[in-house]
Amino acid sequence: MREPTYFILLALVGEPLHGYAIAQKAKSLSDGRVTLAAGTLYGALERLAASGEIAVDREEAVDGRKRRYYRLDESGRNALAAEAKRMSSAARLGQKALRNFGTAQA
Amino acid sequence: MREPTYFILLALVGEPLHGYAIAQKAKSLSDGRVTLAAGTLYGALERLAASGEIAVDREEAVDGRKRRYYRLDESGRNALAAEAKRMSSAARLGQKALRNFGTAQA
DNA sequence: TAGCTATATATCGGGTGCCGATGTATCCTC
DNA sequence: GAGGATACATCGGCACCCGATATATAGCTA
Repeated sequence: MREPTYFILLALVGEPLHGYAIAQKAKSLSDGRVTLAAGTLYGALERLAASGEIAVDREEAVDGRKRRYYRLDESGRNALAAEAKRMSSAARLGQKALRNFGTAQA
Repeated sequence: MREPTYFILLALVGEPLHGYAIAQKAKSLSDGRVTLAAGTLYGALERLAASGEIAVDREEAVDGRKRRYYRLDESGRNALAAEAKRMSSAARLGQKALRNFGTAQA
């Protein structure tokens, strides 16, 4: 799983959100580091919905702008958990290796 | 950075290795989870060498089979460290979110 | 000796997912 | 009325991965 996809799932933990709000939440969660480009966002939402990680929760129209809310499904929650575990483990390996073979300077 | 690339850099921390040995080390480091396909491996080695993350250390011929050893360069070491940090942080966010909004039962 | 596995590298075609650009539409502010 | 924020959709191109295929040596075994 790539980072944009991960942050989409992450943003949906706890509450259903519409696409644009997902992008904003991803940005705030990541301290501004992760910007979901429009093509990435809507493409990923469609893909994730088709494969059952997320589902359309409801649609609204606010001030003439339609909003499509997505919710995290069980499958998506599991995928997020698995990915978090995978990254955590990989990160530990990297940090340990870099520690053990650090640039030795006294 | 994708997982295969990450594990290639990781495998090279501490000692130069040739392509095939990198694939074996990636597999053992990841407890068998990460298998570097040939196309991935040699493609990535070429790419990483071209962009300065790794460099050809030396070439040997053992039993008629040639081996090309790669070493991790400073840039690759930094990239690995940055990636480990990124993954660690993303993993923490995911685990925290899943904890806070866990499937409430009891 | 023929076949399989392991070692070792190279290349090609296809697929996935990301991204920037572009388009549509509404609303608010200056 | 121009620009920016909100909101979604689509398209082309790119990066990277992956399986398949190829080449070559060596060891084991049936």
